Amino acid sequence: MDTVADAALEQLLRTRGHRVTRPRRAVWEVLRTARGHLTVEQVALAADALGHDVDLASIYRSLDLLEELGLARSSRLGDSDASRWELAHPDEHFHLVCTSCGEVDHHVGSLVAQVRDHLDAGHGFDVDSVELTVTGRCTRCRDADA
Amino acid sequence: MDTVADAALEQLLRTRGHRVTRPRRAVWEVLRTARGHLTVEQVALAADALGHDVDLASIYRSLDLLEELGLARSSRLGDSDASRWELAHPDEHFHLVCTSCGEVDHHVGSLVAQVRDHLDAGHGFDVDSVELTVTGRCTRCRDADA
DNA sequence: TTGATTGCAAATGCTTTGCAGCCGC
DNA sequence: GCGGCTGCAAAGCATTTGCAATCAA
Repeated sequence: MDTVADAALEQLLRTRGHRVTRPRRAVWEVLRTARGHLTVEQVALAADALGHDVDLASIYRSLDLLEELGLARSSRLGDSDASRWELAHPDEHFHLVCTSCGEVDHHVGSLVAQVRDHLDAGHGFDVDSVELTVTGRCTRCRDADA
Repeated sequence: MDTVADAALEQLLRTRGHRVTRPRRAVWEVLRTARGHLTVEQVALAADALGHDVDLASIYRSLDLLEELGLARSSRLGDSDASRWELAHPDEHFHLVCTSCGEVDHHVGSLVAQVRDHLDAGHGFDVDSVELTVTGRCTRCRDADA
């Protein structure tokens, strides 16, 4: 329960002309607490566990809003067809998706920045975001096999 | 109509114990003819235009099979929720998705290979595939604005 | 002939939407 | 009190699946 971050959320919402509501607080709290990549359903369960009973539709709407505000980020990882959500990290990173256990890790590196620079430099493409996803087997699963 | 490629498909199918059927030929022909990133529905329309009336379910099944054989590749590009399919290119490349016109370009470069090497080298992650997607505005759309 | 494969239609699962009532401001 | 938001239920869409008929081998 980070009251500072909560205050920041509230202020940002108001500044942009949105209201501070229970579902929005709840989703924000979940995203901050349970870090990692959550499906919408997992967000709902987590919110429930925190004592907030929020409708799925409202969670979708809140997540979209947080994304619009630049606070959250969605991606389609692995082979699942459900979107996964995480906090919008300021640092560039990419995703490592394990095909065995489904685990998703962050990997911070300069590679994403390199791509950005490369394109900015001479290719005339106005880069908005770079999504780098690597699938394969994580160390743990590989060891488990051997 | 590349008869050589057709023959290759037929042989590969038989080698793997699959049958050579009308839907599979049709989907393969579409993927080879209309290059680019096609949704399943676009594949269906293209097949229709080529004189093959194939059911959507069969197209899904054929595409899955072609992917399993390493001949096709699917990806979730842009914000759309429909998968897009393309031929499995032997060369490493990444995707440039324009948020204005929706155009998807290939961009060949060594960056994808770099990621692979980087991870193979010291991070213990057994890389299977690397998916690098860049969203932003293409040259044409940017010029149109100015 | 024989069983893999197709076409059709129904089902599934994620996500969106319409709308009446509620609540932040 | 006003108007944005929520909750609920129904609708939308991409994709999958069950099954009888079909067709490649």
